Amino acid sequence: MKKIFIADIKNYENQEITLQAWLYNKRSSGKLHFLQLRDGTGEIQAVVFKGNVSEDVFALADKITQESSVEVTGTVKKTDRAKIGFEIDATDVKLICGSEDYPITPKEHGPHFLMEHRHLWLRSLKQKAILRVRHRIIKSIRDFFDNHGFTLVDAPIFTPNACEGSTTLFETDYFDQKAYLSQSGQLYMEAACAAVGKAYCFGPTFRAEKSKTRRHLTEFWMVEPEVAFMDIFEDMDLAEEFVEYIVQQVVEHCRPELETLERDISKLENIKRPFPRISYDEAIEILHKKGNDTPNGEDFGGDEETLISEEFDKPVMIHHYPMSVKAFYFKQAENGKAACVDMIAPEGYGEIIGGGQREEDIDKLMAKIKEQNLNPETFDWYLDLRKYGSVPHAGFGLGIERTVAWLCGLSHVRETIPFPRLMDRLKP
RNA sequence: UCCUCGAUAGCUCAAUGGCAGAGCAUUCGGCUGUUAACCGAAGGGUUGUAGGUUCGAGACCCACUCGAGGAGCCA
Repeated sequence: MKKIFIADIKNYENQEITLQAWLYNKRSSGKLHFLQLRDGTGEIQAVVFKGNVSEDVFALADKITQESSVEVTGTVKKTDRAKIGFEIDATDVKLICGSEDYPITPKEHGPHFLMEHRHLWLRSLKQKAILRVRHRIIKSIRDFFDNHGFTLVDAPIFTPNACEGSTTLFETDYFDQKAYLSQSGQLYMEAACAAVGKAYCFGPTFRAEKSKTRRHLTEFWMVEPEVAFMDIFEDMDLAEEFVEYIVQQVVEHCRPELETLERDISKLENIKRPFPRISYDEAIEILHKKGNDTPNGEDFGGDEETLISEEFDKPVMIHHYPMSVKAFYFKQAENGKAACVDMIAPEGYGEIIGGGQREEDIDKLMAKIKEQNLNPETFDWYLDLRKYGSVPHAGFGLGIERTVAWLCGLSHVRETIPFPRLMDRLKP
């Protein structure tokens, strides 16, 4: 018997085929059993009619439980009643492995219960759709950089010190010294871009901060391009083209998944260049006009980001923040502000990109390191980059999970990564 | 770390300080077209932990544990 995947079912109309799948739900009606099957490539219903199968097979179809793995043989029939357009008229059902008391029933569950069963929750249709969108986002990122002459340069996970000096890092024993889990590959990409011109790294990132919000994980994935001979404005051009590409690739390739997630796709179709660009000072004006009294000179929190993003239906790039609220490595622009940019996603999804132009002058960089009470010795190799043919360069970091949350329309990043690591969750 | 709310059946939730309940899941029975199928029946409880108030506490008070949402910090 021909063994096929559900995704290919349309090629086998009126032919007898065999499917290997899991039973995600079942309904019965006397002499009929409706088996809801999924095999990872799709979902389809198999109809087991008492008159078409042996007594044993009909009894098995009656007893079979949720999430059992099965092998179903039958004829592919076209029907308008099914979403996929076909169903299986079963002639044989074999049990591969049963399933006793599957915990996730076809009913509502709370987030804690679902997170405790994350390894099983992934099987549900919505979670599978999220995994697929995440996959497409990551593929689009790699394709984009590959198509734009970038070289993937992997940054280390073990680092000897904090990259930016401010955030709390995970400390671990490294033989007879301490090592820290990377919070950013950026400094290494600054070294890499002097070798390959356009570099990017893509890997996990760790923050030990006790953040407990819908936008934070302790382990998350970040992609960080860094380009030699690039200024802040070219950096914004790159970020804009990059995000447009990712969003449109997802719209093009993940329509069924977005529909499963009940995402308003028209809002994503609208994400086309140019994106609005406003300065920090203009952002402050918008806030004041809307009754938020954040003083000029202070950084924005989640509330401020949301207020600003409400003014636009595309991601908004806020550039040239005050130097005092940004890390030591940012270049000071002619207007005295930091040559930096944050991209805020629409619909309240918050900051997805942070980046900017780096200080290439060794004296100015050294002054900033001392000003922020950082130890110059730990940055000796980083300062070397400014000693030997230093050039203007810029880059940014994009958080994968926040991007997945935005494109999938999720209220919390914990669903955007297969096995999330949160302040209070290390399992499963 | 701080603020707010919460913890009752496997799950989601009810229960004026006065008999511990429902839906789903499970088991059994019924139904030839179900779409979170439906109909009937059954089993299922140390009400998060430890104190206290009260004739009487799931409910009120105190502490702790765990969870949810938010703040700060950030992506």
